[in-house]
Amino acid sequence: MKVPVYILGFLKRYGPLHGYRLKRLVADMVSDFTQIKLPTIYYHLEKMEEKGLVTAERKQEGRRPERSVYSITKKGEREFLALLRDTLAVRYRPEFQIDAPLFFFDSMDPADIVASLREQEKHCSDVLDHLEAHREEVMQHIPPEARRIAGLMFQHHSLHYRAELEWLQDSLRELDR
Amino acid sequence: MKVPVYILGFLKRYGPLHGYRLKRLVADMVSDFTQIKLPTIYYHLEKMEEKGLVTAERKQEGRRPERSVYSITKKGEREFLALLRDTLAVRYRPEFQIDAPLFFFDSMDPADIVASLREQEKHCSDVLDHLEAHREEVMQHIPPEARRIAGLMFQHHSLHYRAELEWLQDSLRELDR
DNA sequence: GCACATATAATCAGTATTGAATAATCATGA
DNA sequence: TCATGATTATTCAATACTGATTATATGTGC
Repeated sequence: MKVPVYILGFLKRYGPLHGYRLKRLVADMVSDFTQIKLPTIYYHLEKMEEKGLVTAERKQEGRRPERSVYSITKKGEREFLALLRDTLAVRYRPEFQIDAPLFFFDSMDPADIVASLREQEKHCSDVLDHLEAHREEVMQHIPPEARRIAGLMFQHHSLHYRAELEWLQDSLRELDR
Repeated sequence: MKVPVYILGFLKRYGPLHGYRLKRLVADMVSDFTQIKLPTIYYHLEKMEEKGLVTAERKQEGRRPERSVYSITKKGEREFLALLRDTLAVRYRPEFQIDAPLFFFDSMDPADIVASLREQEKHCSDVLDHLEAHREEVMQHIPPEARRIAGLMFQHHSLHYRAELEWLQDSLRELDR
């Protein structure tokens, strides 16, 4: 799910592009946040062509072998927006990855973004509460000598959820301007 | 890679277990941090049996249909420790997930843990520096009207790396005691 | 006593991802 | 000039993951 969003987003913003070019764009621009392997890109380009989200054109340049250059279609643009919305709306997010929607924020409806961020905000504070409660429950099943250390796992998650919450609040303020 | 660590760890700590029981343990104890689907568990149990990391025994209880109960082998225990080390040592970690090693910290050599956490600490502050520098570079390729918003993506990552750093320092202090 | 939901248990077919292999071109410097 | 390594570009086989399906067992209210 993550991969198609990126491909469609890059094709929309910088397209038309061929597979290898796409991979380099991803590497140059979002490699801090996500990794996408070349075969994965080719795989999805093919799938998306079948679905009519992109069209391929065989191009010859110089003496180089032919290559397929892809463009996003109208249908692809609609799908892109739908995927962005879905990605941003996901609830269970223990990896804290919302990089694609952030990267393509400008393609989204600001009202949708704000609504979604507020939901995430609610969700995060719920998780923080739940984490405290669940922690005790889980600890009972962990051998006593491992408990002190296992506690670090909950600590780890708490700190990240707090960071997420902080970011959501910053972003909502920023979007308000 | 994540899944086998959990399976081996649970078999070591609570085993012998059958597939469904494993899935429930994962759901009860680490569902805040990771999700593992049933078919994935069955898939890996089979793979790991082939590799000799676990042994299966068909068991009949009451009128219930037979089911395979798995135990960890000596080889499996060695593999478990190796996997824990590898997982903790991973450098590129944009998801901030180190839940398995944390959960099974008590199985690891404290010296290894400290060494690895110190490495992570170094890595995190490197990333924070790099993020600042890379940010400007990336921004040049982003359409001006999208920049303010795309900046939130870097902000998001910075905050999480700072949270990670904070946790690493807390943990090193805690392990020192 | 029996309908209906939920829990237990496993499998399968379809989808996604990765490591490895292939092959051509380009840059370089000895 | 020509060998060597890096870059460009794609494909394939193997591996991993998921949604959907199947099937039995157990508990619950009526």
